[in-house]
Formats: sequence, structure tokens, C-alpha cells
Amino acid sequence: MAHATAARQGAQTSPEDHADLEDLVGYNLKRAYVIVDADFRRALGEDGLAPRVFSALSLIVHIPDITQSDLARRLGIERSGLVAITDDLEARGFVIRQPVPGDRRVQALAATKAGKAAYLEALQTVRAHEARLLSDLSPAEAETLVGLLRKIRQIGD
Amino acid sequence: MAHATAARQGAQTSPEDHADLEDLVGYNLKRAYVIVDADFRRALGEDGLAPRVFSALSLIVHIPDITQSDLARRLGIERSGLVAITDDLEARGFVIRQPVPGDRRVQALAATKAGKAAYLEALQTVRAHEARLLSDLSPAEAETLVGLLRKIRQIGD
DNA sequence: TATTGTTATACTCTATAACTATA
DNA sequence: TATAGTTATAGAGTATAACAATA
Repeated sequence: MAHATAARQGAQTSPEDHADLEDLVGYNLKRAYVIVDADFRRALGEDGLAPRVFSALSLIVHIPDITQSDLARRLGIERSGLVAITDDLEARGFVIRQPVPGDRRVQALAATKAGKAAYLEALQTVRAHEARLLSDLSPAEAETLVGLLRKIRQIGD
Repeated sequence: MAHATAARQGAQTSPEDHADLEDLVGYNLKRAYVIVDADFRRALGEDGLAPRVFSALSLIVHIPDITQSDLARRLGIERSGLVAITDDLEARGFVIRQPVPGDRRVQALAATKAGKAAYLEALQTVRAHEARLLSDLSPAEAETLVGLLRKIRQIGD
């Protein structure tokens, strides 16, 4: 049925009109994401924090003694994916895994002094990167963009 | 210098405030992208077109005899990445590689009848997926979102 | 039985570099 | 020399499934 409808519409589609793709939210979302992601990595440098590592560090700094499971849930990724991220942060001396009294399965993540300082420095770099990348958007537009993206995020819960 | 500034701000940051991350465009962009990408794949099914294959097919349908190099440039990826995409579309019988008279290095890509029909059917599925995912956004908001994402894309040129 | 952290494994997407055949 | 398509390869990022320790 969908096929027949599609075929019927096909007769009306001119070959030169390629607005299809450019009008899709998903396509624009991905293209924008790729640009922002690449610029983030460029801004933080070859040996800098990867986006996902920066995000994890941010939550660890702000939520003391967060567990890996909780962190994974908040970041929207699987628990198993957090191991490499935590290893990365631990190897840099930014985070330590701490035993939790009362539940020996759990390891609480805590940012070290160096980790907190590194986070705040990275945050400034990230904010500069975003300011540069969003220079064509007014502050109001940037806020609108974040609000609209959050609406999409809420549906995906 | 940036370090000293960051350290100074650190003293003012309360541990409970984790607006940092949630206010960053990049973070929201990625989270939204992940959701839309996953729903796209779900909508088109296990053996359906992957997002990048759908995008390529869209351009091939709309720009007859486009070359792979041109297509790669328009999609913002490397030439080498297009080989697998073209192989995929060719294996499905949706696209053929055609020799171009006058330059034997080039292979023009052309959508078959089946390819055109499959594209239009997929487009309907994609539009339904986007309508579902963007149900919390008004048509005006969706348009605003696309406009803002395009502004980001333009900077990354 | 369920949960936490972990490992092993595989898959997608992408890039870089080098090759070939042409130009 | 330069370009189009291709191959080989590697590196992120992610998921799934299974495991040991613990609850």
C-alpha cells in the first residue's frame, strides 16, 4: 500500500528537485553533528579529552561518587561502554574508582583535584569552540536550538 | 593562563550544578542525533537502507549520472567511503555504475526503476519516522530547527 | 534471582594511504 | 602530474552476550 502510494507520487517528483534530503531533520542533524564533533576534537587537541570522555568527566565532577551504572544511564550508553571511558580518565589521573562501604559490587567514581582543574580548563576550551562554531547564531537562536534538541531527546526516553 | 582562569572559576562551581553539559549545544546535538539515527534504522528495518545509503540514493535519484566523487563531496564524506555505499545500492539493484563517454575514469551513478520506487517508498517511511519523532515540535519549530542546523553546517564548509 | 563492573566480540561509520587506470 | 574509483587498513564508538563477585 505504501508502495503504491510512493509510486504514484514518484510520477510527480522532478529529478532536479533535491529538497527531500535537505529538508529532513535527521540529515541536517547528522551533518551538523559531524561538524561540531570534529571541531570539538580539533579544539581539545590530539591528546585531549574525547567528547564522550569530557561528558563523563563533567558528570563525575558534578555528581560526586556517582556509580558507573548511573553514569551510563545518564549518558544514554551501555554500562560496558563506560569501562574504557573510566579507564581513560583514571589513566590521566583525573578520576579514581573508590569502593563503597555497604555494597562491594559498586565502585564510586570521584574526580581528583587534577581532574577538576582539567575539567574546568576543558570546559573553557569547549565553550570557546562552541562560541566560534555558533557565531552565526544569536544567543537567543542558540538557546532555541538547545530547547528544540531537548524536545527530541525527551521523546527518545 | 586559561588554566589559572579555570581554577579560579572552579572555586565558584557548586558540585550539584550540572547545567554545564546540558547547556552545551554539542552535547544536546549528539544526544538528539543518536535518538534520531536509531529510530531511523528501526523505522527502515533490519534489512532496510542505512541512513547514509538512503542519503546517497536520494542524491542519485535527484541528480542523474552524478559521479562518486561529486556525491562524496555533497555528502561530506571521503570518496573511499562511497564504494561500500554504492556496492550496497548496486547489490540491491537500485543503482548501476555506468561508463561515461569521454572520460573512462568516471562512472556515473544512475538509479534503476526499482531504485527510484524503493527510494520513494523509503522516503515515506522516513517522513513518518520524523513526524513521529518530532511530534512535540510544531511545524514552525521543526522548520526553525532545520534552519538553525543549516547555519551550523554552513560554518563547517 | 538481580545487579555491578568487566571482558570478549562484532558491527557501523569513517579516515588515511596507496594502488590502477586513465587524463 | 592530477584525478576517479578502488582496496587495505586502522581507529572510534557502540551494542550484545556472557562472566565473576556480590546483593
